[in-house]
Amino acid sequence: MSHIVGVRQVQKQKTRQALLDAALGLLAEQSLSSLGLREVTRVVGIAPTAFYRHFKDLGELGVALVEEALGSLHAMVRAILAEQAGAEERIDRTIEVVERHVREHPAHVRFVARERHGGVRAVRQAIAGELDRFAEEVAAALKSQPVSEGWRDEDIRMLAELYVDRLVTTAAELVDAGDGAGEAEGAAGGGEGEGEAARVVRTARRQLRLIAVARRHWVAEGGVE
Amino acid sequence: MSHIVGVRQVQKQKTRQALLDAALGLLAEQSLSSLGLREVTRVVGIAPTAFYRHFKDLGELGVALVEEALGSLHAMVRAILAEQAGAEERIDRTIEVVERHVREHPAHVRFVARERHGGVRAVRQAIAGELDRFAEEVAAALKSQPVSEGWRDEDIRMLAELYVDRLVTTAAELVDAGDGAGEAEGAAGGGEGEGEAARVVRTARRQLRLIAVARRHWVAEGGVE
DNA sequence: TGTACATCAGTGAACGCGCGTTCACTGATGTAC
DNA sequence: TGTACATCAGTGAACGCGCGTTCACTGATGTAC
Repeated sequence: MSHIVGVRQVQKQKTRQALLDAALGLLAEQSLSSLGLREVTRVVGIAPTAFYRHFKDLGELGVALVEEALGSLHAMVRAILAEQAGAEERIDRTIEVVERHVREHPAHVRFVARERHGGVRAVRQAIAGELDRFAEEVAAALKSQPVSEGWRDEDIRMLAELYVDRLVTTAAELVDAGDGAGEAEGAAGGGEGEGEAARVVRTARRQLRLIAVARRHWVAEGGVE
Repeated sequence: MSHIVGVRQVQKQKTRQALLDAALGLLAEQSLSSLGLREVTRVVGIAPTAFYRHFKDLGELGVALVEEALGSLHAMVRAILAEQAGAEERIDRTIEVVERHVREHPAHVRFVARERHGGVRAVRQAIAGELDRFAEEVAAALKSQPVSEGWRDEDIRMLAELYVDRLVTTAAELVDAGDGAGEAEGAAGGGEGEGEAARVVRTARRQLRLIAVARRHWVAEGGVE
């Protein structure tokens, strides 16, 4: 029976996860292309050479992190799409889900934002692929909503990409806002802190409303060829 | 007379610019936090130690690159805002200006996209500050357009941020699309090449149209408190 | 115009350091009988 | 249940290498008289 796993397999999985966790932690302050293999193993408390039992190099570890990070993002998107409420309430719920996600997985959000355009090609491509799948999923959900009646597939796809990009960007801005809060409280520099996160949320809400307005009027004028 | 510059000053300025150019070139394939000082001076053809005559460290060079990169972006934004045409034509001109900018300054665009959320704090902050100034400038321009009558300042600002983010994102996507073209032509993997750039442009155009539709109907329903 | 001195962009040797990777190994876990 | 052998996650020494930074220096450019 293939689902029986031995002590050895369990331990290996634990070490692998410890490597991922350690790397994610270190990536709060630097990007993947400057992360060191020895740095990661030092945090985990194993010999540098043990790294090779789990990953070929840090790029491979990065790709594994992408799967982990966007797995949790995926759950977030599904939660939003499951909403049955009206437009205004759906916007509120969307914002709430994003806020919760940022609170629970700040490191994942930062990682995706940082490496989306980062210096490691394999990781960039993994992120692009996952975000593409998201957009497809969102597009399918949008298509089934009454307000999308008469929309061309290409326009629904365009809208889905706009949503996905907005969510990722908003999440990234929220993480940054959260960072600044603890450090420069009351500083003259930028007006950071709790207020900054609140401002990001209010802007995101307005932008979602703007898009909702556009959806209601799109086909009547925008969709005409 | 302070505007008289000697041979020495001119030469120093040339070397400084060569350092910036070399760094920008190397940053096509990696991010700033993994760039090496010796790497940069090697490309320029000077001793590593000469670097310190121009910058304290690579972070300082990065901030100088931000100024250079966003100086040219600034010019792009101004060109768009200067347009007097109607909505549809303004969208076309906007897309054209973005395309031209990406063609003329691909490395700058990539640098900004990569380091906007990158691993060097000083550079992140410099980019955030410049993009903030852009948004302010765009907001001022939007405010003077007839369609913005009755809009609250905060909503105009929100719209401006949406535009700026769209432009930066579109530019970054265009650079990536251009990269893929030469390498994986005809590959089964992703359908890259000229078609990808064209797809990005069409999506960007649709999204700008969507926003234009929203602007026309915003105050009537979205702006009501 | 000529001379004597100051400035300072760029040099090159030297340093200590942490890096990624190799290799033969150890010893606990797993398996066959 | 017990024994003999195989597997393989993690070890630790060793390697060569490129890194950032220091320092005293050189020699062309700039300046004062």
